Amino acid sequence: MRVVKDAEERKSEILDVAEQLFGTRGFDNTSTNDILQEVGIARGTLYYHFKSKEDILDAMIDRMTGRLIGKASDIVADKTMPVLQRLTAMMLALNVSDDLGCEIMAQVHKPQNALMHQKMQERLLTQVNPLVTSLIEEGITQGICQTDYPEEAAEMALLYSNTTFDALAEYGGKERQKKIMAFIYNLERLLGMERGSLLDVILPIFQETAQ
Amino acid sequence: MRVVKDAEERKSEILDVAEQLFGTRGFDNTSTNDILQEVGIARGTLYYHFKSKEDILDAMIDRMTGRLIGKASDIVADKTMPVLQRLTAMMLALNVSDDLGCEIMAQVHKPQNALMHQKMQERLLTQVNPLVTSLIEEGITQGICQTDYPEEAAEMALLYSNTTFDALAEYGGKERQKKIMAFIYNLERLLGMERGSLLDVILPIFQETAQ
DNA sequence: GTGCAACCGACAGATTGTCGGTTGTTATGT
DNA sequence: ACATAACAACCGACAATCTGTCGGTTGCAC
Repeated sequence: MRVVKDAEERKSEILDVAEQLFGTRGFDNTSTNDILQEVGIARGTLYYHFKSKEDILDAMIDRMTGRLIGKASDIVADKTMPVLQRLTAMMLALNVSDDLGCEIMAQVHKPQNALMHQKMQERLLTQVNPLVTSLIEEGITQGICQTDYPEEAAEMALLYSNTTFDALAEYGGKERQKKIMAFIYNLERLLGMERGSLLDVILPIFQETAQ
Repeated sequence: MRVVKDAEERKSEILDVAEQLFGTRGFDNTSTNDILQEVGIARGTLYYHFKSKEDILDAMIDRMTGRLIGKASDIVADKTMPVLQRLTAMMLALNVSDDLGCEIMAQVHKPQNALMHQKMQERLLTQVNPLVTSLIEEGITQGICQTDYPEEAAEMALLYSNTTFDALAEYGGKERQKKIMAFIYNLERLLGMERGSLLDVILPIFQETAQ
């Protein structure tokens, strides 16, 4: 018995499965057969909706980054929070897996998923950069930060936070603590902040989150 | 007529071809057939020397990073150069393709070569980091820089330089000039240097190199 | 002339993307 | 209300390619 569905719904189903499989096994270690079997459709159907396996990956990444960007935008827009708190919350939202179907984030940073990781990183960097930049500029007008190049500082901050969060997963105890302190220290310098101003904001968040 | 060669020599031949093909077409778009045809050996021979396609990639990256690390070490050890000059020269050596068979570096940063890029980046970061750290510490004793976390600052500097050099290839004119200035500015801040101290060192080098 | 490292190429197994054809749904005309 | 035309969604066999294996061969060194 053949089941017909709206194209968008099917696509979404396929992306759900792709997200799950790519996330756990990696892109290269997931065959298109795995996907279409899991979805319960035939080969032709898969290629009716997507023109190639990589096309699936791209669509999946689009959807995922879309979610993340949305979350980040919400945080930035929430003017009830102080600037630095928003900045921190945003970096966490981008890097730590939580509620929404973003449990992949943890897997994405595996060596096996280089392609996925890079594509996502690139997307995120370009799309989130304006948000971070605006936050920094807001901080400057408030006299909290100071820099001649907000945009580039934002880029560097994002880059560094990504790598650090990646690495943090591997550390524990003392070493971890040091990495966090260094992260804060460097960020403060980069954004031209008073020594210690980020510390009070970040540390409590770190303690409660991320094990 | 069958040609027998010393294992190391054959391996080297294979890596030469792999370097060329992976570099230009990317890892995924190069088949093992492409390689063995170009080298002029049979399928079995390829798999006699390497246990998988990825094994070839790893070996190739080893060889390549080895070369780069060697170059970087030489620069760091050259005490006749001032610290900042050595630092700059090193970052250039790692990112700009020149003489030696490193013309790949330009290709490595393509989206198609994500795996290669990541593997290389990871290797380079971990191996070069101690060198940069020692340079920074040298700078600190000389009173040129100042930071509480030399190692992490080194990591951040490397990361940032990599990304910036990547991106720089795409820019030109005004935008490029701004990126360079921001790069210098951020690096100075990160390493706790006097404003402008890197400028005099980097700018001349940039003008002559890298178009 | 023996032993072994280097080499060969046919082959199995798996994977991606294509294509002609099928089915269900929806719109249209009577 | 009913036939039917048109089209979107779906199917599965198939071609083409690719990776890794394996039994067997060849040339060199001792």
